[in-house]
Amino acid sequence: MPEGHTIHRLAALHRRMFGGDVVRAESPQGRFAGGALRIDGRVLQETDAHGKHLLLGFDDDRWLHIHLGIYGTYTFGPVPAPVPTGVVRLRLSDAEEYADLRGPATCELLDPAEKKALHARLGPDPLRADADPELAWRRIGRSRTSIGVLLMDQSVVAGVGNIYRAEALFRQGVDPSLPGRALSRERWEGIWADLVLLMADGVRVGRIDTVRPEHTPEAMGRPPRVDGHGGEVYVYRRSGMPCLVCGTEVATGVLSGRNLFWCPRCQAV
DNA sequence: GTGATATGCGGAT
DNA sequence: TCCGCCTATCACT
Repeated sequence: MPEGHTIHRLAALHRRMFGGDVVRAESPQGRFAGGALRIDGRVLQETDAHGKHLLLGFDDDRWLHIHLGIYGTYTFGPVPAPVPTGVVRLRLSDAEEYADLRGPATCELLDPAEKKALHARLGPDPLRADADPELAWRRIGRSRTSIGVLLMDQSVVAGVGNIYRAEALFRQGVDPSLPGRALSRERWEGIWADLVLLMADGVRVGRIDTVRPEHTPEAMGRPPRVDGHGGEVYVYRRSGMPCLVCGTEVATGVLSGRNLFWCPRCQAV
């Protein structure tokens, strides 16, 4: 489930599994055969994540840059790795474990200058210690574009996907169609702080849970429910269902080609 | 088996 | 604003 928290988990996982180790790299599918050949036998020195971009640094000063897109997935396991099933673009392994990558939108090698350029085109990432939310505010505070679209723009804020967008706006009571420049600075600071909180929690638990304890179905005296995507949320993919807070039907629409979900009553600002 | 859908994004129109 | 990419999953036949 590739929003930013997933990518930061993958970076940490790769560091744990392979950091400091000589890794084997192969591309059973063949589409990354050349790149795999260059990595094969190198030491994984460090890992990095910015937004939805995963970066693995090898000892020849090259960075493996992976973006999962909408389809990309990783699977991990102990060696010996099974004969690859499906279309494994890249398999990394050491003496103990393997990591299989399927269906990424991007899997390429970058030199340091290219990596720097990647960081430069991405906005502050709520999960990075070096993130400066002021950079995002400079864009948002003067923009006529809706906050719902701005939050998904990776050059404004990096790492937020459709779920975190929907949930942070709900929790802050902000109408997704509000133009960025109509948002107060305090509201923006509230959204940013909530993204930091929610996404850090997502890294810890490995899924997106956004419902406050006082709003869980149990606390509200409703039957428990399970969301298909693995976490508990207020509005994401809950169109037509009652808002967990006020009972109003959750609304849905398409904004910049992406499904959007919100509560018309709770998100009135 | 088939088809719809997806947490993304770049490029064409 | 639409299209296409790339793959897995799930609801439905």
